Amino acid sequence: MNATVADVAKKAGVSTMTVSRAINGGVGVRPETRRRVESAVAELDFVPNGVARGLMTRKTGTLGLIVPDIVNPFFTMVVRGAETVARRAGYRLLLCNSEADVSQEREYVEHMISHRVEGLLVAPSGDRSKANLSLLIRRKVPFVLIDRSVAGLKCDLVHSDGVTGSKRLINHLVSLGHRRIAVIIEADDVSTARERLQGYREALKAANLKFAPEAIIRTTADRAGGYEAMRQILELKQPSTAVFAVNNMTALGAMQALRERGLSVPSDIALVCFDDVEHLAVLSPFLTVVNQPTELFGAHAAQLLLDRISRDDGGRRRNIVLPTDLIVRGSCGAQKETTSSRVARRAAVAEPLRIR
Amino acid sequence: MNATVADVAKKAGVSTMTVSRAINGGVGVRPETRRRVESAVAELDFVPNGVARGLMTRKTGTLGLIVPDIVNPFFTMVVRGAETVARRAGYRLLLCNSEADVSQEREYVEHMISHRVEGLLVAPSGDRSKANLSLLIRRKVPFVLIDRSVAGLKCDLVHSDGVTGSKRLINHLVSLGHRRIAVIIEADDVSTARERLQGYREALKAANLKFAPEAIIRTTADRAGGYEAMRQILELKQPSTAVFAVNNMTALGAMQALRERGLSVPSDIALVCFDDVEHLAVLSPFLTVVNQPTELFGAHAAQLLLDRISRDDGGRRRNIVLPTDLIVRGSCGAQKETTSSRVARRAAVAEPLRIR
DNA sequence: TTGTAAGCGTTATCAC
DNA sequence: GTGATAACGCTTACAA
Repeated sequence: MNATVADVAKKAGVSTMTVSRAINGGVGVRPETRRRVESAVAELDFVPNGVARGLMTRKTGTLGLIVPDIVNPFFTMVVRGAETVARRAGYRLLLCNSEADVSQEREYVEHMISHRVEGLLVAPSGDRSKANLSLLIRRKVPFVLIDRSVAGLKCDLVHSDGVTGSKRLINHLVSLGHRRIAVIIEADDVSTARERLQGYREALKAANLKFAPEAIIRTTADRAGGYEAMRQILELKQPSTAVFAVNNMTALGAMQALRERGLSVPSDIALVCFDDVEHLAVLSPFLTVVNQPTELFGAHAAQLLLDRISRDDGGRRRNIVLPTDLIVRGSCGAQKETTSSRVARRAAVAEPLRIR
Repeated sequence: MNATVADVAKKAGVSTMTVSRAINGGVGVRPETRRRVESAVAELDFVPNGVARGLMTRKTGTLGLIVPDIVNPFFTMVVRGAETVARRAGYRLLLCNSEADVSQEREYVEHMISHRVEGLLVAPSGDRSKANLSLLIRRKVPFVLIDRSVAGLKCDLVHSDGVTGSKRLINHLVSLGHRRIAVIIEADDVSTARERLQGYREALKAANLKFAPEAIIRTTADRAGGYEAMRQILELKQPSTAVFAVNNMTALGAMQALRERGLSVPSDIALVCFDDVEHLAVLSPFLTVVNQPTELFGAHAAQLLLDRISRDDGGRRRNIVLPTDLIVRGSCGAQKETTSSRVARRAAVAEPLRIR
């Protein structure tokens, strides 16, 4: 049904090798021969079989990308950044949603090894992903970690400085007079959680504030987690005046819990988090956040991976730290809603549209 | 470096065929032989080469997915729905962002044909995608369209009824007293745009309202497009009291333009659109929208495709129409912001959290 | 510049 | 139940 090089060769009256040469740049093929091959290709509607080609060349033109949750806008942007860079380099992306589940991640890794992706971009579920990544090392499949490092594993990594970002957020809250700040955070298994918690601790210490273990709520880093965590925070004996949510999704869940109780932000409680959600910021610039250049996480990681694939010597391990950025908005009461400041905020908010 | 069936065969003292049988379910292999093979596999850390396998079996375990913009939450959810269904069936997804560009879409289609994906899910850029899809038909690659049909092309399709959805939105505006309703819509090349515009026209007619051609603003269906369109609407000689945006992204852009002018919704102008943005609705349930079960678009489409792949007879063409749902919120002034109604809205908004 | 032969790593086929 | 052989569709290596 699908034509093969042999069919093309027969029709053009040449050997399969000549066909192969002609369709791969055509160096060392007489122009006339080449034209003959080309018209045979057109006549037969021939498309080279990439699978067969991949078997010989060991080049599949495919990169793997594993993220814990593609619906989290942070990772959605990572995907876009990676896809763009990959496409420009002639690569395609095999997308996998691990749902932060190590065994699901494992399945994907095995499939990718088996199908000979040329390299892998991984936002790992956590430190327990180490076994999965070791598999890649053993099989010599190059990979780059995104957003999260994995304890005891040295490899290329694109991330940001969670300790500093965290401190910025806490210092901001402290400067506004907050003294009891609760944290919604995921398990210590995740490097970003560790860093952000560390930043929180250090910032408290620097401000001479007491560290209250019961104000640290451990949960999953999704909306449901944030929702549950906020409900627990509201039950705390010593009520908090502010909450630091580990990421955008938990912050949304927290907001939802607050609204159900008829509480509002920031008058009843302040709220800050990591990661801005662009769509959300456009409609209602409200949450004070530490923003990360999300798309660059994917773009840089893809570039690192492509580098490693092309200069396939081991190369030095590379570590890219992307900058974070404190964006102060209304969610911690930094701006009182007087008429004058409301006008000021409206003006501040009206940033010029960035056209891509 | 990587062990092959031959290596395993040698180590186990059997033929490659026996190895092949043993690792593929092991029917017709004596249990003892099988165990011997298995231990050889383990010792050599053997992983079958999926590329070679794919060459023989013509099964690559991969589906293609092309969307115009993965960052648009509508398509993000489509991706998740498709990924989930595909994974459960043992398939992986090759993700492509066409950026609504037919030639980019073309490249992807060719790559997928070449790499022998077993089928393709496509949210086409528009009617001009027809040539790309014809390519798939000629090569007998099964595919399913998502969200948009393509003029003159009969094939499996998962979509919703844009005419009806549109009418719901317009009727709602009309019922609130709006008489001049502008539309922000993309080119007629896109089937959803045609349907939504038709619904708009029919609804106006049914309400005995005059149809004003200058109130139809054509643009791209992204945030930048919505932004530009809203600026044009604000310049209209006969000002509109309401705006119908073709989708979530254009609505956000429109909001942005309004805010820059210091205008607010709904007191200065009403705004409605297609597609709810879940994250956004949680934080500020504000926009009145027609919602579509986004994740199901992907899930059903993937299922349709899998069906077509397994019963690889042609099968009847299938057309799934998913329901739309009018969600009335504050963006068209249905609810006046009196204290009592604000309380009512807050209560209405506090839906129970849907835990996935 | 072009062709021949072998091989990539697996499975289909058919024989034993 | 097991194995020899050919085949999948292409490219590498070498020869002409």
